[in-house]
Amino acid sequence: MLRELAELTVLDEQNPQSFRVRAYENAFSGLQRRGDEIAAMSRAQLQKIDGVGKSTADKIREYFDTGRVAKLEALREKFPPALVQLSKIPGLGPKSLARIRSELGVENLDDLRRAIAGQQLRELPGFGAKSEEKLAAAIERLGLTGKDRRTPIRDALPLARRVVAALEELPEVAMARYCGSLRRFRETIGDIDIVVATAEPESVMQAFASMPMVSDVIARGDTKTSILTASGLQVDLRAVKPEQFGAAILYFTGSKAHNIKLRQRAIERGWTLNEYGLLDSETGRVIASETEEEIYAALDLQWIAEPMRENTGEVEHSADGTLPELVVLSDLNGDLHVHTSYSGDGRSSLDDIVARAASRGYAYLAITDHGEDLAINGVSRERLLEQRERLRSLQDDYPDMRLLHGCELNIAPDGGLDYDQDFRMQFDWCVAAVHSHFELPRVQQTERIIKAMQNPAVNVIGHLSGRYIGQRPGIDLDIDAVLEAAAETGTAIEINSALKRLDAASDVLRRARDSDVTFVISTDAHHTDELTRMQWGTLQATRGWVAKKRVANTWTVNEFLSWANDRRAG
DNA sequence: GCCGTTTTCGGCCCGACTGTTTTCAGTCG
Repeated sequence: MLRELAELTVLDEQNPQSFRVRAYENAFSGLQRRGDEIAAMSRAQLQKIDGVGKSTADKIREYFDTGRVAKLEALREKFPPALVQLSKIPGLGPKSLARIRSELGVENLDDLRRAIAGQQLRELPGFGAKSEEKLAAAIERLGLTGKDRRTPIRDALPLARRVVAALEELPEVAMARYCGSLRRFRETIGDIDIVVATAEPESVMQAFASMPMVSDVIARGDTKTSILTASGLQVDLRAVKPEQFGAAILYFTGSKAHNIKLRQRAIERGWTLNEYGLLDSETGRVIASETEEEIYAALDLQWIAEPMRENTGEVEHSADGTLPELVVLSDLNGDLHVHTSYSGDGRSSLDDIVARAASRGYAYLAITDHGEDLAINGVSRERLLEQRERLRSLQDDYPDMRLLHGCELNIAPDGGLDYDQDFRMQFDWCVAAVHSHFELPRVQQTERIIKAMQNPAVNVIGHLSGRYIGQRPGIDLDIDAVLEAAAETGTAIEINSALKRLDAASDVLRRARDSDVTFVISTDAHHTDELTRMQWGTLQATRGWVAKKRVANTWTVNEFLSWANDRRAG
């Protein structure tokens, strides 16, 4: 309701910077931060929430009491869906939209197409032939690049890494880094923002605009260039001087709400913060600009990890020194969800996987090929026993890494698992996960997961929802009930590092913050190269505010084995 | 629409690029 109010109020006030719009957004973010049930709250209780005042509190009550909000209904009347759709066209803002509506009677996409075809737009003040052309082009690629379009991180991250690597190879580039929602590790991103540090911005802009992935240059200035790839993904490049790099990546990483919070702190201190630095408002003297760390420190803040910069309380916790101690890649002592070619879908041999894990310096490794119930990819008892033999003999070659023989069990629709309990209990470690029946209703899905958790052979629930980001929604779960059962049974919840999964989702992880749930960060690797995915799992954990001490595979081998065996001993 | 030990009115984050202007409005991030 608040989001729609914000969206329609932009159109109504014809101003993206409308303070009322910002107030709606602030109220929304205040509610998100609370994360608890607001339906039953009184008007007075609602007003205690950050960003919620008298008027918004009234609207929230109106929404829950009557199911509708008069102000919203009025705005919907004024701005029907076809018109809202027009507002999604890149380059067409609220003021232009209002003008073509009142002057040309444009109410929908077809009207707009006709007005452009009839060259009517260029007759309006403030418009010209060029703006007509740009609008026509924007409509053409609307399906590809609409303002709401988001790209799964799995597609965006590899592209961003390639572009950054190419930029770093330019002799005039001192540093290059992708920022924006990608650096914050959101699961989908709108566009890719890249910042370079250079003394020669023009030649960098030139090189960037002529890179092979560029299909269209949208904007090209001295220090900023925006391009579209063939798939319609927008990439923005900004150049700053090397000594401004920290301020620039801080600025372009956002989030917008996080930046505003930081700027308010700057203003309180008589300073301003922009992409070039933290500056004294009076004299323009640079307080800090070279690194993010210096800027946070100058604002009396602990450095804040990128995935947490969403203005969901991280600035306050940073100021109080109460941010959780987070997991970094080097904290991880083992990988506990790894496949080999024994599974139908595994692409590296057991020996290769073990060798590569050892080269990462792990103190423990669990091999967890698929249980027999998984069609095609599942492994028979006989083959698993054979694998166990082989693994036991490999142990002698790796005195510094404890090799665990495990299995990824399938959770059946009724919560049942592969094999029988005797066989299951012979594994050192079991992951249990959903691989089918994604459409069951919430009650059944929740029971299914909880039943698997209650089985003492199960150490951890793998990829909790089973989602593929941007492709397949996860199963419908009562998350609070699942987290409660996880804490009660001592079953861990996996943080799956595969970019297409990142499962459990960060909001689920965040929701477990005040519970006793244990987590495990795993790669679910099906190939030796995928063991490096661990870096993504740690970012996912950070985004979910997961404290290091609750991640079991940061523990020493003895701590870890003692915990894992306790669970299986009941 | 919200907010407040500089408070109940007057602020609210800041800058690049484009196209249409002839100094700036609109859009975007």
